[in-house]
Amino acid sequence: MAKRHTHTCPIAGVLNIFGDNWTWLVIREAFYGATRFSEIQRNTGIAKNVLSDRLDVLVNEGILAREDVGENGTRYAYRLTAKGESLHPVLLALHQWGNEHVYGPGNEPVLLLERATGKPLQPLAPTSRNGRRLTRADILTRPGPGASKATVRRLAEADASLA
Amino acid sequence: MAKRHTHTCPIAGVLNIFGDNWTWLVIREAFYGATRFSEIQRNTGIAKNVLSDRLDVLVNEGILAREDVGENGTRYAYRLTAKGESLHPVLLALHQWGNEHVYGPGNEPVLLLERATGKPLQPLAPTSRNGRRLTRADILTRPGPGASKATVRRLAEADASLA
DNA sequence: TCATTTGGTTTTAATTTGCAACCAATATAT
DNA sequence: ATATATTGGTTGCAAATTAAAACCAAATGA
Repeated sequence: MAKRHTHTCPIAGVLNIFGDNWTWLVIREAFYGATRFSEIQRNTGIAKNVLSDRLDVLVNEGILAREDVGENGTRYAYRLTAKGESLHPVLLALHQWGNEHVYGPGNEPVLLLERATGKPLQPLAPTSRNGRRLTRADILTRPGPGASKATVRRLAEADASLA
Repeated sequence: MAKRHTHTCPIAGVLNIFGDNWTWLVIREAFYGATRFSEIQRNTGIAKNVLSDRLDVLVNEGILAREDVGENGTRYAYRLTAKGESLHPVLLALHQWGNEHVYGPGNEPVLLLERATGKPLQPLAPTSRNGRRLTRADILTRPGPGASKATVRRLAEADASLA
């Protein structure tokens, strides 16, 4: 992994776990039901030493659980925890953006469909409590309880610059 | 950037652009209204040679537009294009996950609020056309028009493994 | 005219990636 | 019981990338 981000920011925090070229592919494999080291390795093309390291990180972060499927052995299944499952909307958002903007409509490699209707999943978007789609202008970013001084200042600058 | 992903997959396609430690922070800065090289550099902590390279990639991908703010000079503003703006839901999803799972409730560095009500933005989640929240089980992944043979096979395996 | 700012480039050391060979322990086949 | 295959790595090393610091040309401001 590259330099670790230390400033208090949710995006930076995510990058401390996912800010490399492979980890989202490992997560994709987990959502596709892959559990074994060589299964994940084969389906992603990742180098074995890198995969070993990334799995360690994901287990340490509580995103995957390592389960011994032998008996005191060297056979493990890596399964999503509840924390790992909570990545689903993020993965869907990445997936939808990739379909639309990397491949383009009509060229999507993998479609996301509603099981009940067979129709394409609607794009994930911020919505209000009464169900209305929200735009960027409808959303504020504000310092939260965990904000550092630097974060408070950055958000104030952002507010001034976008107003 | 590390090894380029060549298999046809929306997540892999996204990682070919964003699969490093800094690019999402550059995008965050763009959404916060930062436009100048040193502004982005200061607010992220990124090395200048790396930032120069990442900005090149984002401009080449049509996500940021480089605008000469002098006259035939060396002063540029980097602004989000429509394609860049379309990253907003992805950034929000990352942001919400980071708030919830990296920092935890009560410790969020940056709150996302609905401007109209001042209340926290609802978590982004897949929803049906009639507004119902969808679970993982409600969503199918199917080969799309741009699917490779390998992708078709992988999705069939995933189907079998998750059924 | 001089100083400062901007957006880099270059150099170099440190770190990470990726490949291939190798390994220990377990499971399977004979 | 023994040999073979599988699993999940580790190791060594070369290549690639990152990161820091110094440096640079051109534009802008004093």
